Amino acid sequence: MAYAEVFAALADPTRRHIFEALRETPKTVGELAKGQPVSRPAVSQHLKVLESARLVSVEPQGNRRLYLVKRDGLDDLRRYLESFWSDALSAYGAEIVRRMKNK
Amino acid sequence: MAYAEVFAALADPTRRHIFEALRETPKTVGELAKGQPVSRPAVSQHLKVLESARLVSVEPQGNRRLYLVKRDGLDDLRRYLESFWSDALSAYGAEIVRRMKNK
DNA sequence: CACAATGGTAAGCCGCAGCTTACGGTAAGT
DNA sequence: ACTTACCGTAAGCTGCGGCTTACCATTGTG
Repeated sequence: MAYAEVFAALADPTRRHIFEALRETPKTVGELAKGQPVSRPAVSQHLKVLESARLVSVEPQGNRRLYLVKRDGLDDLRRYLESFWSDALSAYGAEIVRRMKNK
Repeated sequence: MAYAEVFAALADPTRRHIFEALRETPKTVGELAKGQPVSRPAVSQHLKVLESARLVSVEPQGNRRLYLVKRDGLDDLRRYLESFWSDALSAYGAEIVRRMKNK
């Protein structure tokens, strides 16, 4: 069920930009905000969403907070996509059986 | 860029339910609405979004309209996910070079 | 010890996404 | 022909998501 949060998190363009910027190298909030057309608090709020979706994590370093992508963050989503058609096929088979019984 | 629409389309829970219900077997709008906690027009609107995201397609059959999932609808999204880390690695390499030059 | 830098959070605004009801239009049944 | 079934679309409401400004806490710096 974790893919639901991932979908919601990555549905927003600004959030995707932040996420993509973050994959190059870990960055602080200020660095991220500089590359975005929105204010720093907005970036902060987006990072909160990304974090609760387990897509990024934080490493507080003294004054600053270094954000970095979680390597396995997209796994749930990937699994969802991969299981889609295999599940679909089995479901389709079950549907065939159901229809034959109804006949 | 098509993955953007796919993200937006599948971010909504109701829309995901419809999409998932549709993968078992093609269904009409009425059949879909019966399995959802929202009204039929709502389902119709959701289908419009799914269709413009190229996730489903329609087959008008006389009176009714049969909706079905497009097999390649998730390909763009899958490619996006797959390219994420390979792109990230190359970008990371470029970042290394950049930092060495600055040194 | 000031004071600047970094960033999280609260409050408030605003546009839009998702829903409903109402209506119209086309195809099927009788 | 009349009526019923199916479904798209318009209109309108409402809650919420994303943004900004303002404020505060913490940590480096002179």
